[in-house]
Amino acid sequence: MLTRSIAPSLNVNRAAPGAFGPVEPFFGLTGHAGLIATEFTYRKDEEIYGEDEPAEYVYQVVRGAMRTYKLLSDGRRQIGAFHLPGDVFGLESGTKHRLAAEAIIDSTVRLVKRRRLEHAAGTDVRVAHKLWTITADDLKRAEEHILLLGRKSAMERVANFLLEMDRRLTVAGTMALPMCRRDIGDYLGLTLETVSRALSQLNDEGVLGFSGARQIVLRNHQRLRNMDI
Amino acid sequence: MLTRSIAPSLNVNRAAPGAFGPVEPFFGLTGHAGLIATEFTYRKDEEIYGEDEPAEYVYQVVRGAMRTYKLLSDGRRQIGAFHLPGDVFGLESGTKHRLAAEAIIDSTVRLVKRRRLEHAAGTDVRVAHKLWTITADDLKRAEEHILLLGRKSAMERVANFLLEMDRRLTVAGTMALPMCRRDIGDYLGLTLETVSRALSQLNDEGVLGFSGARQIVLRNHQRLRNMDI
DNA sequence: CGGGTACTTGACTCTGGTCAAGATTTGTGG
DNA sequence: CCACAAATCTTGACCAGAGTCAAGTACCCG
Repeated sequence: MLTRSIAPSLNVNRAAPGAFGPVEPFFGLTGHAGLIATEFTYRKDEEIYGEDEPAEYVYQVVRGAMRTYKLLSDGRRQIGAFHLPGDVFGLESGTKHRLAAEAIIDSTVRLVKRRRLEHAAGTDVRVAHKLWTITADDLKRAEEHILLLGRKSAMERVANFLLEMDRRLTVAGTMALPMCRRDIGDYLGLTLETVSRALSQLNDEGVLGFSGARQIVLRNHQRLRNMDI
Repeated sequence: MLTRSIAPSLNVNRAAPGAFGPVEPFFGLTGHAGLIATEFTYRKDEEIYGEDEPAEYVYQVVRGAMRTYKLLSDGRRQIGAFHLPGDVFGLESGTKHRLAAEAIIDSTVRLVKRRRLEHAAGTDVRVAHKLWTITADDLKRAEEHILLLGRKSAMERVANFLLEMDRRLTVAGTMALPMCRRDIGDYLGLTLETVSRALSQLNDEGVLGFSGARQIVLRNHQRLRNMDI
């Protein structure tokens, strides 16, 4: 049922529930705020929006995976977050997106107009409170990531990443990473080679096992937690 | 008029306006939400609150400077932000402080009970909107800091820091840094020696001048902006 | 099954960290 | 106001962890 056109395509039907089951539309905001959510499908590596573009919509991942990132003028990239089914992204209190967003793999998102959400927040304090907590949760994550980038070693960063991804996308004991080594490096402030070496070392030590480069089984969570600090 | 007791001391009088002029109390929130703000004075290096402590109050710097930080178990420290007069800090949507806070120098803060602010937000959408924008501004800063920590060189980080501090605390062409080299390093994800070497190099190149290690005059903003990327 | 992308691994480099003095600044008590 | 102590800052020499460059290998996907 996945649309494969280059341009983002409108999905009239509800997206099929993925590994995560059906995704509650915007935490029920669309329900009690009377907002209409539309679905779109994006292909692998397709841009959802660019850095500093007007923030017209707020998005929620239904199926697939997104990366948000900033670029320096010479091409260095820092990924701010990976967004998986259920996650809201692109919510801004200002008028512009501060990071760009791209689909990591073919993905479906649900979206609502930012102006409508803001309007709902202006008349319903429950909506206003929800917007605040979504942003506050993002800030909490960002502060933890600042600690990781400022003070943790390469191995500590990779261990942290594996535990985060294990929590968010392990199904039946195995983790299917949607992103490549370069994405992981750009998220952790490392090169793709350093990420690869760290994963190989963990494999050699029996902490994890591979069944394909992006199919990982964690065999010793405690060892990883000790490495993460 | 600065109280010098070890314990935080209640200031009955309005704090004298500093270099920044009088600080608008919580952006007018205290006015239209009917909240009462109290003032306290803290001595250099005194803790305002610890990491994971219950978030009972929200703070605003009136005079002085604060650092908020996270610690790893082995003592590595990451400073999340420096807070200067006018800045709000300690605002949480949850019940705990996610970073600890300390006074960098003798400082005065204004504070309101978090519960009262939350209650005001539950009845007044303007208050709710203000809390959201304060948190969203913090998130924007955090995302820029993530880019700095993940992808910028030592010199780029120091140049960025100098431009930020120049904007926030230069008076009459000179910048009086309240924080030591270790604080700067722990903010920028560097060691104090690396910070010192970068500043010395900028001094040698004529980009800045010292009149005391913490009294800095920027002589070439454009060169710094070019270094910052 | 074949081609292209992604991943791994090795050899070497280099930026920033570590350790150790020494210099400067700041704070304090006489 | 000065002298001294303590803290902070600078600088040097050396080191190590992560980056760079370059093959070679594995894994998809058509």
